[in-house]
Amino acid sequence: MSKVRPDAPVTAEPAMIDGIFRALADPTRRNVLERLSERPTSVSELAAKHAMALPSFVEHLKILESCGLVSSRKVGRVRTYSLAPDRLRLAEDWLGTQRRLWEGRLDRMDDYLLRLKMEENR
Amino acid sequence: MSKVRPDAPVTAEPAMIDGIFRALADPTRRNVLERLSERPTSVSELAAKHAMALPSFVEHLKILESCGLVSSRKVGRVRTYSLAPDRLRLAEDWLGTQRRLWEGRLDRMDDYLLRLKMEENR
DNA sequence: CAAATACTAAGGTGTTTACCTAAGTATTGC
DNA sequence: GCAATACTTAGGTAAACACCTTAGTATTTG
Repeated sequence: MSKVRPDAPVTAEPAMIDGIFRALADPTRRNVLERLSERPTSVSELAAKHAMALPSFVEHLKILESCGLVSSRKVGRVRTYSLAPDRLRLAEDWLGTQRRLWEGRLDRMDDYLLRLKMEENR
Repeated sequence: MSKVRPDAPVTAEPAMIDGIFRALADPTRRNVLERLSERPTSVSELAAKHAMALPSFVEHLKILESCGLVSSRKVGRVRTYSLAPDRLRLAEDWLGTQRRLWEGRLDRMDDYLLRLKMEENR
């Protein structure tokens, strides 16, 4: 069980989250992540499904690697990318925290409306 | 209920998700979302905490609204923004799906390693 | 060893982003 | 009514992005 999870007050984090969300904002890059969740894959195999010049595509891979969402190793002339799940969790944590916050807010609003109603009925 | 083909993105409405992740990629905008999860707030009150010219800040609000993460209403001269939780869920869903996929992948790898070990011990 | 393969580097282009200032337009308070 | 308030509009800039082409460099493979 390898888990990078310091007890973070996840709400507001550094520029790291910027980079992760930015990386996720592109469909090419999301597709790469989806495919890497199946298995590690070489640059050319990943690139084959994208109608784009290779250097352009490789740039996307570099972006994913630079924010830590994937890692790569070169063996011979082949570079293979794999998913690096820890970082995705950062983004998920932020969203989860947010959801909890707005759910809390909705609950408070419910309470408020309930109290209003009770006063009306009094 | 058609299942998507293995090499196709699992995600629906990619353009919408692009916009949402892009919106989340900026710390100013994330901070606005965090504050709106407390309560609806006017433009000037939101802007007060950001060292930025008002028109610049308002641009961030427009971005959040254009991708549906928040909504606004103007009453008199005051425009009030509030959180619109549905869309955040889209981003969360994508990440959740991804997590399930890579967890599946890790499980398969565990199985594989387990089988290897059992063969060794035979 | 030559040719094919798998990237990698370098540099160029048009668009989008994230800010700015200056000058509006409605509303509201006195 | 006049001034303060709360945005809005218009426009301008520098840097980042997402592509491209052309030309490399290592590594296999026949």
